[in-house]
Amino acid sequence: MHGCMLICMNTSVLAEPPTFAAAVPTHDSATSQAARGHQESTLLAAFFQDVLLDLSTYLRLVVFLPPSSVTSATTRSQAAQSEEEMEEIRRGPWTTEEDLVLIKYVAQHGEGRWNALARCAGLKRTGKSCRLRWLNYLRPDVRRGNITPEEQLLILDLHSRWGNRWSKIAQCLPGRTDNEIKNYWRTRVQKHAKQLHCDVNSTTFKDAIRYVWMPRLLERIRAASGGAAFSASCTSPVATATAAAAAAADPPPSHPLKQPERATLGPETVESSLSEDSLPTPFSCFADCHSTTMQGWGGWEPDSLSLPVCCDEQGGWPSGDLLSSESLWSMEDDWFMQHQIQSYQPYC
DNA sequence: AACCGCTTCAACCGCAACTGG
DNA sequence: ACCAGTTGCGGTTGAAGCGGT
Repeated sequence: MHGCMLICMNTSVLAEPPTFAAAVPTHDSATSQAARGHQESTLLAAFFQDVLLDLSTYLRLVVFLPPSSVTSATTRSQAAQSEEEMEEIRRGPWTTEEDLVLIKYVAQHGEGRWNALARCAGLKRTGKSCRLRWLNYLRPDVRRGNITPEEQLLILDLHSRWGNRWSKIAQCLPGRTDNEIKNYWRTRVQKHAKQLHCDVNSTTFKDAIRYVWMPRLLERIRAASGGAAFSASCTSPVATATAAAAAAADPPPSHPLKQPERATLGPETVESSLSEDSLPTPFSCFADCHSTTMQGWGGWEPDSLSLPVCCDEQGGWPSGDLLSSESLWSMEDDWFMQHQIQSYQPYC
């Protein structure tokens, strides 16, 4: 959305160049504004509507000098030029002006050849930096905002299959970047592991995700969309396609619970009874989510542990506040996981 | 108001894979 | 086959924001 707005705005600017009659803030003020961090779309709007571009900037951004003229410094020796470039390379937050230059250039010339792009567009950035800025922030289809429960579920599921293959996981979440997913994992998921005094890669924590977190996400999704609506969403083209693509593109590795580390757990543990077939993906769960219970989720065996907090007395789903929390994690969950951790102490 | 600690996330870094000459 | 340049990926960092004191 944000990215779209950027492009739309840029396009409108192309169609209707801003007037320069009004007195305008200096470049410094525009730059400092941008340096505040995340340039919201409103800031960019302000950039064009209220803020101003002096004529030379306008020419560069809107009329856009062809690359050949931008790189007219061919008279300089290559060595001197590269030396100069080394000195001029900018780092740190991107300014609105830089963003616009990049957007404009990509709109005209397409993505790729980032080093050349950086040079030709007159950006004092490395090609790497340009690529990153474009892919993670400026790309029209980049999606911003909170990670939805559906996306969380998918991330948790795909991470259990592929590990830290952020780029690969991101391909299954349209509009989300690998960086965003990686940050989500580190800030949210790892935080919970820390709270539980458990390594994020430990099987115990993975179980927590599988048996507590993911079912709760499923329930939250169901609660949010209602039964019928949820069933419909379960079979949405995106969900189906991404799940199918994920499965087809690269079959999941041998199930984590069946990996060597898991084999050491012994037959008395909960997951020892699990088979690969009994571990559905969230999407396969969607289909029969109405009848899903903890017992149905991945072959849960309540006898192995005390009643999971995510079940009510009838073995059903919890309701109300417990599921409404942003983190889907509660003190009860902590208690539950601590209980599990005690059981698994040697393995955590 | 000032400070502090924590969280978030954009951006950077290093390395590996890829590509073209 | 080799090499240099480029691209992509995952890990890490640090600035900004925010809430608590």
